[in-house]
Amino acid sequence: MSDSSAVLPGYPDPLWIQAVALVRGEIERGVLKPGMRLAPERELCQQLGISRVTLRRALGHLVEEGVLSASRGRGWYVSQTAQPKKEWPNTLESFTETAARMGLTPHSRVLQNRIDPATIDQAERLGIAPGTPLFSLERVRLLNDVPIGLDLTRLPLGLVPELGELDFTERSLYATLAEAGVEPVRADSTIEATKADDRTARHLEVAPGEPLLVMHQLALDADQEPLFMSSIRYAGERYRLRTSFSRAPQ
Amino acid sequence: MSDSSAVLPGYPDPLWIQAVALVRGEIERGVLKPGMRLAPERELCQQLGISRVTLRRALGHLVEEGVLSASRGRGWYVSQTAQPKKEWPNTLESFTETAARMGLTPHSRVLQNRIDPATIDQAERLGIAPGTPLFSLERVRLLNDVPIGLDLTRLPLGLVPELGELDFTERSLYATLAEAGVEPVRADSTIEATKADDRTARHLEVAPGEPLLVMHQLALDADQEPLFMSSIRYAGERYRLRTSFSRAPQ
DNA sequence: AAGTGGTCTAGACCACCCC
DNA sequence: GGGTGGTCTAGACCACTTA
Repeated sequence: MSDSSAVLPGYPDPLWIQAVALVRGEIERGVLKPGMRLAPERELCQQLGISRVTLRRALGHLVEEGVLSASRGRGWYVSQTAQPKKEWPNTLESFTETAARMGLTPHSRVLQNRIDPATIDQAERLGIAPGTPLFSLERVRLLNDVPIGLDLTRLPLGLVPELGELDFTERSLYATLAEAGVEPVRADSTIEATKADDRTARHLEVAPGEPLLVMHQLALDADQEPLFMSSIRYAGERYRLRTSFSRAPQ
Repeated sequence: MSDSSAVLPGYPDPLWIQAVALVRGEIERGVLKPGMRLAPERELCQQLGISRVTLRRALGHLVEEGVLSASRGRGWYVSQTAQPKKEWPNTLESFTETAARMGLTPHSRVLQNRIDPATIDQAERLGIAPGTPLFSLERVRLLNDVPIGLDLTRLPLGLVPELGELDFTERSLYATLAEAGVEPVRADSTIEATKADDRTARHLEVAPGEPLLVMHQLALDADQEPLFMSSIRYAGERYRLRTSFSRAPQ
């Protein structure tokens, strides 16, 4: 289960990740049921042959996933909601991945595929110089041949020079970027509702004035550097976003 | 800056939180500028008089906030985007808190304030028995007297029995719950766009058929137990949601 | 080869919960 | 008072980067 880094070249899985997988496995196999108390930390350490610091890193990770919770002076408990949950909200998924998860077939109609110099606004958002060649890809995204959203993504051509020559009707942009080593880890997003203008309505096959869910995203890499920006206009009645807000400490 | 837990009764701030505040302070004061390298960990430990484990917990926290990033064998660097960012997306904020952050004055028109037995659907979502007394509060939320959203929140009356007798025109529901020890830490949310029905349109003072941003939330406590559910319908042109999606490992 | 982050350990003290 | 989680320390080894 979950060999998160085993694929990558360099490193073996850290001990604490193995501990995470082990506990998660026991929950999924039903050895640990919702509401049950875990063995005390010091005991688990012995069983797993790891130190308490390492164990606690694993437990902390499982808290973030919503699988465990701790109670001072009492012990660790399996969450009630932990059982059926295999899906995890608030993850950055590509349209292709979302489709796959729902068992639907994605494809695209490419409306634009061009290279322009970046405007001042675009350059500022992406942290590049104005005039830098910018690749723009506009697609109608469909699931099982039903238009779901209109996606306009822009990124510096320098990141993946061969982008301009590819056909994105079937290809996943995320997968293409990943192959070139461009790996977003976060996307800061704003979401609003608006009315469909004529052009968008035509491409999404809805009436003008119908509600749209508009999401603007800026994707960042592990160093918080901007990678690309995109805006997606979803047909209101055909798409539902899921996310999870967490309470900041205090 | 940021005395996160000093308000609460029990504990003093952990050391690593103080270290977080200290580093963040240096960045905000401009002592550390975007792109700059921090002193090596072992050196910082000496300066701050804390152990490396503790320091690293603080640095890890700042990575999550997008303020720092680490580079193996090279050092810690201040993110380029760290400078102007004081706001942090993806936090669960009450309407009152959001208003305060934006410097606006919130208030409410209470449309309903009642107690009913929970339906089967409601009971299932909240993890309680059907028929349990359920407190329902429906409010038009206004900022500077402009209607922004229509909020319908329901929670088991047992959590805070005196809820039925309070006036929520000026009062914050979140603050009231917090006083009673009800502290949500997460809210799983779905977001969609739809058209305003007649009743909603009237209360939000928009035309029927105008776009709405509809958010359904289930708030959970630290043990992942459901606390309350709410649905908020925002006037499309008057509200913009912010969130941040993160890429799941692998 | 030296510097740096990434991981891990063993042991300690505290505050809380429950008997 | 005994059990439990929450925090902290000092020291160690490894892998990567830079020169």
